[in-house]
Amino acid sequence: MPGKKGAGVTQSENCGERTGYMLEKRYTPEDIEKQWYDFWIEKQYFKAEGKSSRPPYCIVIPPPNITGSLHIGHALDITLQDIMVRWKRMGGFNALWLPGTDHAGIATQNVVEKDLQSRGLDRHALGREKFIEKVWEWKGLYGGTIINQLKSMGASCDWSRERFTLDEGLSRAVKEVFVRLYEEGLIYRGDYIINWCPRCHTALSDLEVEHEEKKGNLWYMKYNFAHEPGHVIVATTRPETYLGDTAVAVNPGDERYRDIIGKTLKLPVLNREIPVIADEFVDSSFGTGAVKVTPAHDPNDFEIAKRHNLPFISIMTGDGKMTEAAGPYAGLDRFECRKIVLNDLEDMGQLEKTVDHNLAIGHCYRCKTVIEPYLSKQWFVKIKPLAEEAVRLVREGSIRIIPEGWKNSYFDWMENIRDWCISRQIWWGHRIPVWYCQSCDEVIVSRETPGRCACGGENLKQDEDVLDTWFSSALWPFSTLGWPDDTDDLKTFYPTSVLITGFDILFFWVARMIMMGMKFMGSQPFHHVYIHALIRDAEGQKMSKSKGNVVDPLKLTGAYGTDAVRFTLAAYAAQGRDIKFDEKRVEGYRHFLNKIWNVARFISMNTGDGREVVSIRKLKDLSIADRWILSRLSTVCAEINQALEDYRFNDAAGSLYQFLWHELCDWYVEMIKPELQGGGEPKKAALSTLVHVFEVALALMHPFMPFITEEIWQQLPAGKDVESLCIRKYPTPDEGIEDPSAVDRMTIIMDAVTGIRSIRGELNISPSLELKAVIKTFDSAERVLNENLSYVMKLARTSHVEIGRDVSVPRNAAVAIKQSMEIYIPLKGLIDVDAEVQRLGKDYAKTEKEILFIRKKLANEDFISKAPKAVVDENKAKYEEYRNKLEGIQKSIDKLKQWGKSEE
RNA sequence: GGGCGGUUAGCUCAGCGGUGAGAGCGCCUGUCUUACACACAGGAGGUCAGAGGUUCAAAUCCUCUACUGCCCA
Repeated sequence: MPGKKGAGVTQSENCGERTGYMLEKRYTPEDIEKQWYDFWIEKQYFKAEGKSSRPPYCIVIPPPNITGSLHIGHALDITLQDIMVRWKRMGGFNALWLPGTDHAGIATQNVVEKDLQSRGLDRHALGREKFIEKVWEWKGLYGGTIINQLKSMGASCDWSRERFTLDEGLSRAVKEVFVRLYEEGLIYRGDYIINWCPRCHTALSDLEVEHEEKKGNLWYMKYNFAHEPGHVIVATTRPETYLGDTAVAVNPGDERYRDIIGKTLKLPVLNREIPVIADEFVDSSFGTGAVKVTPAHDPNDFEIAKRHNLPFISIMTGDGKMTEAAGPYAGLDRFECRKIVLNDLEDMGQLEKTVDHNLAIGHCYRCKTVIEPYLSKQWFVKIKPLAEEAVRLVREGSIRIIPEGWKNSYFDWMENIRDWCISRQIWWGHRIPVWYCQSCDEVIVSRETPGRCACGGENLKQDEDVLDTWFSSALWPFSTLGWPDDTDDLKTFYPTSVLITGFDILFFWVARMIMMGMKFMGSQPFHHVYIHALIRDAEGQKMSKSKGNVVDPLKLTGAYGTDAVRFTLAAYAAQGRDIKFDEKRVEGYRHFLNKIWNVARFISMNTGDGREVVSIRKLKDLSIADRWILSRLSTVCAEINQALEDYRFNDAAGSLYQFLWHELCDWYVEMIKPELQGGGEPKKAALSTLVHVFEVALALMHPFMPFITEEIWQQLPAGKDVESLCIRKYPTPDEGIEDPSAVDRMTIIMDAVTGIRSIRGELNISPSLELKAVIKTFDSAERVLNENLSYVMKLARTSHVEIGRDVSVPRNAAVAIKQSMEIYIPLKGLIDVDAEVQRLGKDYAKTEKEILFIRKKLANEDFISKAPKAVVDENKAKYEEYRNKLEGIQKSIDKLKQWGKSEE
């Protein structure tokens, strides 16, 4: 692209004689973005080196689901990662942002199944192999969607290293991990109560169940004694499960029930006899203090049953229908069954009462179906030993979580962690590398497909289940870098630098990566974890498709440009708070882009062929304006670097905005216009400084807004020693020049200008009317203002300014009092004395309030003796300052009143 | 029930012990001052949720209250 002009450039129609090009009046992002992205890719700027002398910097992307499409949360995630990576890349690091996608087992299988359904097919008719082929086909067609969307956001990923959780290398890693954990006894198989989704037809881990508080009922059911009169009342939220009851339990310390322990009850309808048992677990305060025990359908009951050797009766199938064990209810849907059971119990007089009761109901996080606690044979990871290490890393600070508040959640979860159910009864995923010998019941766990069993049997059957998708995601930081091979990438980039993600997957993913990284790499997977906020809509509601309040980032980037969206997200990304997203804010930053664009236009209009632009180091005579802006530049460079170092994206964005718009454009450019319109050395100095500062500012902004900055930068006449802003050195304070004295003097100039402007504005005097001003100065202000009179005259639109310690104060003048000066604007005939007195009165009251406040403080002996001396001195100085100011205001008011009288 | 956070200008949010409380948007006034009206200049608007406490000093730290959000059970 260098050599040819960007799309935002056209030959000027108005300046026929000029040979140069003019930027168009408005910035039009859509033409530019793709071209520059392609250019960057073509030049391979985003490609990291496996071996390098430069220090490494690495971020692995939180792999989006292949079924996904870009939502605003991704956009935020991507933007923040890209800012960090571009910043570090420009900072001289061997920067790798490793991209990829996640096979999202359940979600993807659901999508493809739906697709099949719409064509009258289902996966069982196709068979496992054919179905998986179909999914791969689907992945080929749609799996790249989100990747292309990431690219459109400007993501500077190293696409040559793109990975997929089901690709060959990662599958090898998964098998390796499974086998090693199994061999160490950290993976086991067994019959337990797990969370079962009857719709997805699979087990889920505890994390994959979302609890939702709902109004429900507590039903009190009567169980009659089998061999004597009387009954026991139990309370339950799930009456249909009584069909699977094998006991009623009471707390052994519960006086009310001491006598019935060991007696036999008879279940209604089924007439099965069950014992009353005593177990410490029973909470006497819940319901009646006697609870029904359904070992195959409740995790707590399961534990009780094991302690008491109770039978396990499954009354439900994997589809959520009642089994034969449910007697007359067999075949009914679980919810239908509840209704009928309640009806029957009611009819039989076995239902004592029904009361309101709130309860948290578990739902499948993929399809929102009500979860069923279900007894089945599953694979588990014994996670406690892994968790201990992972807790230590964070506790000792080896891994820093930012913002720190999340550490508590992390510890809380890790310290109460329960074994992880990793088997899923679906087809799309990493098939569990376990084979069962059909001849001898031998279980073979192997990295490779085994040929035969030790017994000689060749009839081996692989486990039907696949692994939880998060099992493979947990290996992401090292599996993507080539593990289990000992690759250069792994040596160079592991541990990675930072992980940037939302808190919603802190447990799902971050915690598990830390455990697995520690276990298999022997060291932590990343140094920092930056947790960003969740984006909500303008009303603070969670965005969801069903609510229809989702913000489509692609619509936003289409309407405002990618850079505007990126900058907005960065500006929103304050630590530790949710983001209530308001499109208005994007619009505001779109205006910022336009501002940048227009100052670029202004520069291009003044640079001509660029011959007058020289290195600022070669300039001898810098003006106060030049010195000031260079000093500010130096400070801003430091601020931005520090803010990024601390992950304070919003502060960095704020500093950039403030500097470029309000300092560079509003003050500096306006100040140097006379020089630019003139010529010679003054013009050369101003123009060169302007170009220099702007060039550095573009570089500072590039990680935030890569497209517009590159587009403009390419057209700058300054001496560029690289061919893209992407690889320009990131600015440091030495690209500016610290000059505190220039900043001080500028403050005086600005005071004079804003003082005059205030009078003009408040008296509604037209900006085109040139004013006369008399400025009575104190301290060094006289010299500073006299030396810089032209600035004051230009910026405040004054034709004549008189400055001095002893100037005579004019009659009929409007007044503004500043710290080192009193400004008088003679306005014969224009002054409304009363209004002016009132105007000054406001300032008087404000100043007086300040004085009172400080006086009270200075009168406090404790303050004088206990506060640091610097603070006390500062307050004393301020006190004097304000007193002088107040005195000035008072004098002005007196004078005004006098004039008012003399005119009468 | 346990834990974490939020409550600052009309709106969205910064600031989180060092002392005149900031920004953007919106609002009001004036201007097309040849980069930009997606602009420029000026201005109004806040007992920093409430109460108590610690401190020389509190929007900022502590306690309680109210409302509100999230996570876990």
